[in-house]
Amino acid sequence: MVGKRHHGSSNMAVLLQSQGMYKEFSGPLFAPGTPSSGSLDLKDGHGNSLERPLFRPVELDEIGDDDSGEYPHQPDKKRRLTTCQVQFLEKSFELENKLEPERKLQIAKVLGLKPRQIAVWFQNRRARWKTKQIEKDYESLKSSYDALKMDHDSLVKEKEDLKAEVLSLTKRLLKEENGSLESFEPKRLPDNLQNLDSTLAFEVKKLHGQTMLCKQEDISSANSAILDSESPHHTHEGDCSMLMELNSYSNAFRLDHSDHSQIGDVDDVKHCNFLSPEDTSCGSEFHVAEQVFWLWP
DNA sequence: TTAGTCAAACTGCAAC
DNA sequence: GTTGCAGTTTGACTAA
Repeated sequence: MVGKRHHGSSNMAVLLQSQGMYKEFSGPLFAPGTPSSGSLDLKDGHGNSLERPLFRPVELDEIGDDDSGEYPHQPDKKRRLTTCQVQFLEKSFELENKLEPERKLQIAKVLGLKPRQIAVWFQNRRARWKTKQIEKDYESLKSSYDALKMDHDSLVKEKEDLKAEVLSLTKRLLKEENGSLESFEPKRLPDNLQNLDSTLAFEVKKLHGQTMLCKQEDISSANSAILDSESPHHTHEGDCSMLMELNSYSNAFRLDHSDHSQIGDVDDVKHCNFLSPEDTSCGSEFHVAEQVFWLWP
């Protein structure tokens, strides 16, 4: 595989064999430190001699910087490697994508190319491989991104739905605010909240008695803050802040077990005890907050 | 014919 | 000096 380093020299005979191009050659073709003598007799699987343009053996002293190899009369012409040459180079690249000097000379000799050409081919091949890798990585990252985006979009939609529900319930709360506390009765209590105990109802009543002191415009302004779950309203702003704590179910959930000092006096904190995560009567923090809205007259 | 693509080859730079 | 790499040029090839 590309990227793994081997000593290509020792693998070269194997490579030749695997391509059916190494039948009758014997001897340590590419043993390290033992340059081949040049007496190659490469034959294909049918016993045909692999002379150029595929594998014309080139003597080492024949390999020079001049460009007069196969096309002596076209020194400036750029010529493509033959299919077999490319195949050989590809196999060699798979075994080892870097090129030691000795291996370069030996490949050049086998393929009848100049060492410089082999070096250039490997260089370009590494560049192509890198480009392919980048494309692969991109595709992989893109699919991860798409999956995450789908997740995110679904969560955003869920958040919007919950916001809308909170807004709707808040509006109903404001609408019904004119009713007296004495006539307080749980209205349209969902089936799953029927078992809400009387203590919770009492606490809500009591808290409601405090929040009734708030003017309607204060509550309205608070509603915008409610919709922004990121907005912390833990400062001492009177009882309205407590209402906001209740309305913002995520914040309400934190009240019981995090920083009580942000809320106010101990009694206020106590009022929120029923919002603690230990209260499993409704299953989730949102449902606990929901109870408050349903119970509110 | 031409524009686009691919691959061979070159150039300049940095690291060793 | 050699090698690898990024960027570029150049030539072969192909489809419209």
